[in-house]
Amino acid sequence: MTLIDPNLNDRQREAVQYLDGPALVLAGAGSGKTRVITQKIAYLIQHCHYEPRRVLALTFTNKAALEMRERLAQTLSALQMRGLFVGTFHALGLRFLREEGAAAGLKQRFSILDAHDSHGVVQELLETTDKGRIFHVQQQISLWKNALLSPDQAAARADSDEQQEAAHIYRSYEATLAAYQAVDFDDLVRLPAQLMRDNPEVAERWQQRVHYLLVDEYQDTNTCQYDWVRSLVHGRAQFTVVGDDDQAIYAWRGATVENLQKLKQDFPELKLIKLEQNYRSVQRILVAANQVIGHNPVVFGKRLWSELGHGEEIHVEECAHERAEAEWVAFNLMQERTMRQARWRDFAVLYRSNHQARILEQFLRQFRIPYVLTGGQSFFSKAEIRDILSYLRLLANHDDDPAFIRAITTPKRGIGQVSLQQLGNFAHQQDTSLWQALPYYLLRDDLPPRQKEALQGFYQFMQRLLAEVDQRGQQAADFLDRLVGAIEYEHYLFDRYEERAAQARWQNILDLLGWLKRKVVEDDLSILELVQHVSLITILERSEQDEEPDAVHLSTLHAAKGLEFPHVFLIGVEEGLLPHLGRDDENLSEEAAPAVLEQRVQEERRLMYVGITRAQRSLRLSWCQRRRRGREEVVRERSRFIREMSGQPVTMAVQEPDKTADDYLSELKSLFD
DNA sequence: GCTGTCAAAGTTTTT
DNA sequence: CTTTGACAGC
Repeated sequence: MTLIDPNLNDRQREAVQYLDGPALVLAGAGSGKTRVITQKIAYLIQHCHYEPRRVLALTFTNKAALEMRERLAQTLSALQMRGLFVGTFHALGLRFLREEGAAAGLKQRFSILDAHDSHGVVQELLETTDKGRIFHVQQQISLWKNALLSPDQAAARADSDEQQEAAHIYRSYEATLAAYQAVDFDDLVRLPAQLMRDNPEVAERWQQRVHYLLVDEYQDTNTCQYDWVRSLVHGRAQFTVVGDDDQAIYAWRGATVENLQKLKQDFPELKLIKLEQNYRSVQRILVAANQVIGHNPVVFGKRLWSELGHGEEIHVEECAHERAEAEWVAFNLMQERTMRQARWRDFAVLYRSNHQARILEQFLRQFRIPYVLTGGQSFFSKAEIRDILSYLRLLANHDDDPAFIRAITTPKRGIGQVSLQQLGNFAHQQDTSLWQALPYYLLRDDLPPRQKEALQGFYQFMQRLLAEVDQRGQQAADFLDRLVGAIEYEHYLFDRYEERAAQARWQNILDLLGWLKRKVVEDDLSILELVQHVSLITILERSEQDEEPDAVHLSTLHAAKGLEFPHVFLIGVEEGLLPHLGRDDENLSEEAAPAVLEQRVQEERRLMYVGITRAQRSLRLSWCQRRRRGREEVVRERSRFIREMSGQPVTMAVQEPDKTADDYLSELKSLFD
């Protein structure tokens, strides 16, 4: 039996070994949080002989779950990990609903609608194409769900006409999803929480099952997630949550830091353990981080310190515009890598929003710097992936109308808006789904021959697929190839897009097929058994056993949480971008405005804090005097966060104007002469 | 009635 | 750059 890692410090060891009751570990950035969780899991299983299947560890991202599993695999044997759950709230929710879904009126093979699909549903219900409005209502519904509010409760609280309308849409939205036999992402957590709350039998079953619960990034839980956690640990109260209030960056998703205080109220015996020693960054970076976060109101009061020495000064570069900024990053990456004799992977470029990656990519390519993008558009929201998945979803769940519509119209097979509209009306009259209605619709004798033929063709095609879809293992893999071949998807892509774009999309399809096929063969599953999982898993898992390539990391600040890099570039540190301020046209209501604004700035400040604390040894910030925003170019100011962190030496540099990529390159060449 | 072409517009962050 | 909307052609 392995002993506790002797490298743990006293606080960490205490956090690992404390089992007398519930524990809250306040873990500052870089204080060995993941280590504590994984060590504690190992401790529970190896030392305290917990059955692995009785231990659950919840994370927010697949990436975090994956990393945790990898680390555990270094300590635990395959047998010791068997049955252990390490995954996201949503993945556990899916597992839960597959077992208990009937109690919520869900059949076994319900569909999971992604953000795209729910957008479509809301659009239909709102009968508008106003994207802003759709987006807003969608977000409102999501917030209500995450706060565990029913449509009725939402309507009761709605304090404006717009909110009233949103609450109304919420009700129809729920009815629509029920008709589709579908849940959205929020439901994956909300329904389990509600089922456990309303159904003592179900609650009992899961409480018996969970003997120890661990929650990572606890500060990012929303009301619904907390409610579920509380139900799961009810009675036993054996759990450890790990979090850092200074890194709470998901308020916009309904997360509430108050869950930290609530925990203390609900579990008065809660043990609080603070981890303040940082093992990641040099002192100067920590000072900067502490300075910035010091401008937020103190909740728990942590002070990070490290023994890693002072480190070099933090550099702030003032750039003319975003092209210049990207050039500066690219040039510096080349220079720094050479001078420090570092690898590409030692560098990360972090930014507030995804679109900033575009221009960076251009310049990195130009300088021939290898890079990997994390975050950004998820693999599973790419059009081509959704196309193929829509067939699988429809095969698994015939009531999944969004999947039906996508499948029948992609690739084009002579069925367009009008045919669909007519079929839709018919299905609506019959109060059934499109797929179920289709054979009866085909019996009508007033159909235009072409339409009838096209619909019939699709129906028969799907029927043939249906006959084979139960196959597992290698046969399931072959089935996938046949499906993609039969709809001539490759041809469709190359027909529709330019060579390069089509190539990239086809590659995505090949990746998807590769992943699916490996999964069905390895675990001897049928496609049907896999579909639900697919939309929850990021393609990260694909590279599970692939070597991490030596490449610069490009990431949004949100996606960078939990990661660390020797050298970090944090770009676009400007007022309006970081902190990002909501658009002016937003209906900031009267007296609430200043308070709301302050809340937002505080969250942005935490985001800045997260960014700074990713850096181990060096940190470089940049901001632009001007930046393109849609059509026009706007003048920008240096972020207040730069001012806030500069109680210490900071190098401020102003970029030479009108320097071009060529200038940089020749400058670079001269370095080697 | 369906599909392809052209022009315009554009979410901050993610499961 | 990519996706969506309007319009004309088949």
